[in-house]
Amino acid sequence: MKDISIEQAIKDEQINLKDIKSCPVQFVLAVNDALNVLTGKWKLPIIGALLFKSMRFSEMKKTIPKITSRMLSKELKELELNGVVKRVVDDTTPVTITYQLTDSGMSLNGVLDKILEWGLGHRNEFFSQA
Amino acid sequence: MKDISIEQAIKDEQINLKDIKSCPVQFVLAVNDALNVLTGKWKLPIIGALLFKSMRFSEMKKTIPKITSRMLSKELKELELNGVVKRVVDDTTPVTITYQLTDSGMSLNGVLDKILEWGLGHRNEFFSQA
DNA sequence: CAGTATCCTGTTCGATACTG
DNA sequence: CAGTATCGAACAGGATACTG
Repeated sequence: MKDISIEQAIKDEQINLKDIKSCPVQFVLAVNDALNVLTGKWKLPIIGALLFKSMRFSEMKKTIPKITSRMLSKELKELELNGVVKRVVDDTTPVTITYQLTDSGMSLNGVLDKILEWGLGHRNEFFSQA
Repeated sequence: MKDISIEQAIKDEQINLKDIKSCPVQFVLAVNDALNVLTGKWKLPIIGALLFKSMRFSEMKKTIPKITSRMLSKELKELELNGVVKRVVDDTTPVTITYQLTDSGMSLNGVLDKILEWGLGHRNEFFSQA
C-alpha cells in the first residue's frame, strides 16, 4: 500500500485546494466508499457482529439488539453491493444462508481501530480541557 | 496511545459479544464521536478545508463548492460542540472571526489517511475481482 | 461579514403485518 | 428460516429571503 496522505498531497501542492473536490477523483471516491459502509445506524453493528464470526440471518437478529428484519435485510444488501459482505448459500436441505465478511470487510478492522484510537484520544483531550 | 483493538478484545473474550453493545461503553462512545464528525454531506469538506488552513466564514463559503450559509453555519456549530473546530474571535474593528481545527481536529488527518487507504485497497480488490 | 428564519423535499428508519 | 410489503414519523438537507 502506498503511503498516500490527502493532506500531505494538498500541502505539497500536488493538489490545488481551491475546492476540496479538486482532490483526485479516486481519493474522493475511495473515502466515500469507506464512509458509506460505516455510516448509518446499523452498518457498524452488523460489521462488528460479522467480524466476530460469520452468521446466519436469524442469529444476527438475535445478536444485534433491536434491529428489525427490514433493516437487517436492507443493510445486508447494501453491504453486499458494496463488496464488504458475502451472502453464502449452502446447499443443504433446507438451504443454509450464511453472511460473512469479504477480505475487504475484514480489513475494516484496521480502520475501526484507528477510528477508535482517535475517539479515545479525543475524549481524553476533550474532558481534560473542560 | 494504547494499542487497543475492539475486535481483538472481543476475540480475547475480554468482551462477551452476545450483543455488540456489551463492548465497553467508552469504546462505543469513542467510535461514535469519530463517526459523528465524519458523517453527513458537509463535515468532511469542512474539515478538509480547515486542514489546509484556518479560514473565515466567507472564505469557507467560497472554498467549499455549493455549500449554503445555513449548512455551513449549522455544521460549524456541531463541529465546535464536538470539539474539533474552534471559533476564534479576533478583537479587531470590525471583529474578525476565524475557524480553525483543534488538536483533535488536526489529528483526524491520520484517521482520514487510514480511511483513504482502505478505500483505495477496496476499490482495487473490488474491480479486479469483477 | 457572519450568520438566521422559514418553508419545503427526499431519505432514513421504525412498527407492524405478511410470505414461500 | 429468511426475508418482503406497506405506512408513517423524524430528520437531513436545499432554496430563498432576510439581519445586525
